Amino acid sequence: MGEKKKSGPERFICFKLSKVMRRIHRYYEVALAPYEITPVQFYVLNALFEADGQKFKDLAENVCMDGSTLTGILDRMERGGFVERRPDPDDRRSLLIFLTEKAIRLGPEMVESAARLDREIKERFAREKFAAFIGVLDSLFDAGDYKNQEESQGEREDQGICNRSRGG
Amino acid sequence: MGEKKKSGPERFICFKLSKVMRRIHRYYEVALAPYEITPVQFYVLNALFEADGQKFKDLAENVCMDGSTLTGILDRMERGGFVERRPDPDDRRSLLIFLTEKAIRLGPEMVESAARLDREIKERFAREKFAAFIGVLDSLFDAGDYKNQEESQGEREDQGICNRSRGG
DNA sequence: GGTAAAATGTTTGTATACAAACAATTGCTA
DNA sequence: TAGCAATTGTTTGTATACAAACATTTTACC
Repeated sequence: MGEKKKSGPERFICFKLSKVMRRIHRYYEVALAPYEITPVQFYVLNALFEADGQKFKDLAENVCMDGSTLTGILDRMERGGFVERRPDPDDRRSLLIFLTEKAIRLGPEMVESAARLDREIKERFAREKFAAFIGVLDSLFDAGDYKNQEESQGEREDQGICNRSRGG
Repeated sequence: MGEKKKSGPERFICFKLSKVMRRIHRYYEVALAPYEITPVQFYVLNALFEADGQKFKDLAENVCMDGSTLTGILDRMERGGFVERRPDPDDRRSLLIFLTEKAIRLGPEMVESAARLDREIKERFAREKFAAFIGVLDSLFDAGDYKNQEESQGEREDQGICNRSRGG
């Protein structure tokens, strides 16, 4: 144990990250299944709990997701009765995304379920080791984008997370 | 810094994992683009470098991937001229997957590119911190499956990784 | 030795994920 | 103010990812 594989894909960080993510994702799926919501949709819900009625564009930024991906996710969430798209009175290009009564009602339970999973994972490790893990994760999360670094220096105020832009 | 968000999705481990994975994945994409291969296909290649001519089923296990996913990936890799499917002389249900001359020729370069990225990431952190990060990742990677735990105790010899089964 | 059960890889359906092209709207500028 | 550029969200195309259903083949059991 602890021996590195010499030539298989396990030696690459991204491979391991991807597989671990998938496995934990699966846990979330099972825990959230009773609510008929997927983990990704649940993240979107959480972003809306922070600020209901956000603009589509802001929401996409807050969940670090491409707009074209979010479109499909909101379609399914709307079909599931969790959110509602409404026109933005100030800008006819823009949409405002609102939680439904159902989402507001079920939200806290879902959050508790997911938080319980996180606690279970955390408890498997020594406090400091897990803190280091989260520290590296946060640092990589906050790291600069792999492109668009020249022009995004401008007026980013507090995001620092999903610094992606489209203006190519 | 270091302050936890109270209610956004960033507080969930899986969300952070997913976003960090995506970002690193993007780095790999850029680095591997000259070879016209995707990161996932590159992982499959690496598994084949360990053992060329593997059975489809073993390959799927080695890359921790569902068979139905691997089918599509091999389709594209075959189209790209990286691998070849051949019938298994011992079992007409089974397929053997072989690297092409092209894959064998370009492989080492690709590996070097990807390994360089990993080194760059690793160098951003203190040695011990990064080791803790990898340690947690490995531990979660090796952790038991979220289901099929009752029957998979039997004769698993050295895999311990992608312990997924289908026999539900 | 014949039939049911299991194994193998593919197909189909759904859900992410992103880039590029697009239509509609707004902003900028001459 | 007319016209072009930028912004916004959707559509389309491609690539993962997995479950369920499937056809083919092998194994197991009687």
